[in-house]
Formats: sequence, structure tokens, C-alpha cells
Amino acid sequence: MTNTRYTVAIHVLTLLAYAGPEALTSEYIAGSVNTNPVVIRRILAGLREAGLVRSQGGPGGGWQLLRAPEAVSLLDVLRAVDTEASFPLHATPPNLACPVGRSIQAILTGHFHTAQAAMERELARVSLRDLLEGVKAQPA
Amino acid sequence: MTNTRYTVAIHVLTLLAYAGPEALTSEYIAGSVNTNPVVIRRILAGLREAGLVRSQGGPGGGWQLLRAPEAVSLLDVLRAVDTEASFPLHATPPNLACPVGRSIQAILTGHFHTAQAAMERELARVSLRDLLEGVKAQPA
DNA sequence: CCAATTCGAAACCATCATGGTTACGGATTG
DNA sequence: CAATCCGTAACCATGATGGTTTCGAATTGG
Repeated sequence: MTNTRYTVAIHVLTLLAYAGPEALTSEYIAGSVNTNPVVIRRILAGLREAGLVRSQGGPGGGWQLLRAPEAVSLLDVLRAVDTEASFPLHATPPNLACPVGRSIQAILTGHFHTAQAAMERELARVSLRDLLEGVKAQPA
Repeated sequence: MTNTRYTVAIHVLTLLAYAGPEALTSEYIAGSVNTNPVVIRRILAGLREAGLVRSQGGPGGGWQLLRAPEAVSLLDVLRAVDTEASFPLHATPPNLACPVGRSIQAILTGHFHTAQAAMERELARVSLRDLLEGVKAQPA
């Protein structure tokens, strides 16, 4: 999994929280992330669908955070980008004539879900505000 | 991450545990997983480096589990295949001239590590023996 | 010693996800 | 009306992944 969208999404949301009510353009944001504005718009489009941000066209437009930073958890962001962080099963279905092949997927699904849930519990404990505090505590 | 090696590794190890002391050939194992023998050998080569299995060439050869099923956890398997399950950071380094860009990676690394650790704690609680019991409890 | 078996490893390929880029239309602002 | 900015499609290079073929080497057992 070399999918960096989750990290970029968190970065961008933290930047928006840092900026407060001011709208930031995708070009400006891309300057902080160090990538292309279209990449930023793609990711922010998903976050908009999740109700986390809004966009505004035209001069003076850009992107704004719709919730208070303490009301957005890292789990919220994960759900918004939906980068299926779980464990993928087999590429091709196992042999159903084999006792192990027949049942392994159902068994693993349960255990993977439990592990995933434990991870999500931790992500739910961290908010954008926590990240902001970390950023501001940074030495110049 | 559409990396199925972890799931296949667990499947194969469960199959070896199911077979007991008998050695299974990569071709036989591939029949259960429903893939190519070389794919199986590739994955098992990694598990051998981790000390989980051994291989034997020639007629009557094949693969055997080196530990008791209850002594192999899903976390052991994850470490063995080392499919960096964590969250990748930025594709290109963020802009260090931006306060958020400068500090976001270090901050996220800590939180990601905490979440990853919680997931691994759950994986450590499940052993191959648990999976075997699930397989054997399966209706014919 | 020989033949069959099995792994080991390299090489190659098709497929797919990803991030980056260009381009252009549409909406908004002033 | 002109400038700004998003929305979206299209295209591309890159890399990871799983599958496949092939051949050599080691081992086993007659």
C-alpha cells in the first residue's frame, strides 16, 4: 500500500484548521504539500462529499474547513478518503474442495475486522486540534 | 494496498498446521490457494527466513511447519511477510517553509505508530491453532 | 548410477493503482 | 468584462503485484 492520500488529507485539513476562516486555494495548499493543485482538488473533493470542507469558485475563493478542529478525528478522515485500509483477501478465490480453503476467508474476515477496529479506536482519539497543537508547539 | 500475500501466508500456514508432520509440496498448496506453485514458493521463502517453516527438495519433499500452531500468531506472520501495513507518508516531502508541512510528518508518525500498535496487539492474540479450530468446526 | 521429484531463482509479462500533468469549461467575483 | 478559481476529463510514467515459463541444483529411492 503506497497510498498517500490519507496522509495528504490530514495534512490539508490541518492546514485549513491552521488558516482558520480564511479560504485557501488549491494552488496554495499544493505549495505546502509540494504537489500539483489537481491532486489536492481530487482529495478535497472526497472530503467535501464527507461534509468536512466546502469549496468556493472565483476570485477570493478556495477551501474552508466546515467543522471545529476538535470535532474532526483521524478516523473521520480515514472514513472520508476511504482508502480501504483493511487487509485484502485472496486475489483468486481459494479452492472450496479443501477444508482450509473453504473456511479460511470467513475466519480471517472476523479477526481482521477486530484488528481493524482496534486501530480505528486509536485514530478516533486524535483530532485536528491535537495536530494543530503539535504544529504550534514546534520550534521555529 | 491490494497485497494478498499476508492472507495467503496465513492460509498456507494453516494448511501446513492442518497437515501436521506431513510435508506438502508447493504444487499441492497452490491447489488449495488456487494459484501458481511459484507464487507459493515465493511467499514460503519469506516465511522460511523468519524461521516459521522449512523446505525439503526431492521426492517426498515439500514444506513443513516448524513450530506448534499455538506458538504462531497472526502478528508473527505479519512480521514475516513484512508487508509494511502501516500508513505511508507523503509521496514527495512537504514544504519545510510551511509550519504545517515542516512538522506534520513527525506528528503523524507518532499517532500512526500508536494505531498500528493497537492493531498488532489484536493480531498477536490469534494463533494458527485458533484458525485450525475454526476450520475443523466448519460443517462439511 | 539413474531417473523422478521438488525446490530455487531468474526472467518476463499483463494488469492495476497511484501521483503527476495538461487542458478546458464553468462559475464567481468585483 | 476580465480575472480567478474550481471541476473534470484525459493522458502518462512509474511501480507493485500476481501469474507464468524455464532451467538448474539438490535430493530421494530403486
